[in-house]
Amino acid sequence: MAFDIENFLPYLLNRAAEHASWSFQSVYKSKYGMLREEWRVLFHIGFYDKMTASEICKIGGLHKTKVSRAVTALEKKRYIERSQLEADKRFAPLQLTKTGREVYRDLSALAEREHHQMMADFSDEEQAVLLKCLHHLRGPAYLEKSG
Amino acid sequence: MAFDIENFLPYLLNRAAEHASWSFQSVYKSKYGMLREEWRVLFHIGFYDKMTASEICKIGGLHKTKVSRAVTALEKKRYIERSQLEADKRFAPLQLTKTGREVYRDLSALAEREHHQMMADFSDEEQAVLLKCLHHLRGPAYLEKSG
DNA sequence: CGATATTAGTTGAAAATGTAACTATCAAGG
DNA sequence: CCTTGATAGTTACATTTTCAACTAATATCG
Repeated sequence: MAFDIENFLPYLLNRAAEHASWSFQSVYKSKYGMLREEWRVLFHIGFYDKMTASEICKIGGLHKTKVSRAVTALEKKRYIERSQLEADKRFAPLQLTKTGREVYRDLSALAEREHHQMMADFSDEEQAVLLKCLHHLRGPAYLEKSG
Repeated sequence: MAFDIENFLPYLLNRAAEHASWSFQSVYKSKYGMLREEWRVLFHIGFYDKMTASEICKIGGLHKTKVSRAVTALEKKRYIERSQLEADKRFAPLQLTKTGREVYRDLSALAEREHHQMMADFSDEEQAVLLKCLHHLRGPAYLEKSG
């Protein structure tokens, strides 16, 4: 079988990801002035609660410089605040501020709606297969090359 | 149902896409010194044959500045050459050079192997569902917001 | 202890990207 | 033909990203 671009998995995944992110991006960008990595960091903290930058790196598969800069930006917007771990001063646990929690609530509700809308076109079984495959393709969740 | 990051489709797609692209990226980067968009442009021309920049934009869902720069870079590497359409001098049809065809052959063979390797973990039915869903999620193939 | 190695996180410079404005060519209507 | 408007593609400039080097704190091992 010859090479077929339109069914080449990495390409297809990229196209699908770009398309799927599109409408949601415009919301957190225009409504809250966040970049993609800022939103990623925000929702990790919102979802997993208090966590450090390096935990976000590991769980989110993000490079530490991206996280560092996103954290600075989110702090400036007063969406998160960082504390200092007394036991080990290298660690700076992060958590949402009141404003941050509101932003998270708003955006995660929107995200959920988006998600269901996108999934609505598929049968229950298709949805299950899709999620299973994507989870598998995503690779090990906690062991990433970027940290 | 509450919002669950790890099953949020755009995020999952992004993670899967990043992970899936990873090993292949390192090949075209280190072996041929190409960026992602350059590889995208190259394989579009290799797959669809002679085409103009704006056709690549439409089919590949790429912004015209990306394509423009990728074309310049690929031309400098002597992987493609551009001609001039006499009937309408705005159009510059692009095609692979001999070297370009070799690069395309090499990389598309690799890509195909990658693809099959990734798919091998899924049953035939899962594969079919996955591809169907991804095609659907990718949106209309020839009507993009970037051009 | 004290030297060396790790780990958390930051920063600066270089490369890549996005946005918008630009040139050049062609199309359409008066 | 001449103005107005599209389309193909490029370029300038601002914003992001990447890469590698850096600081600071802790861990390890003689």
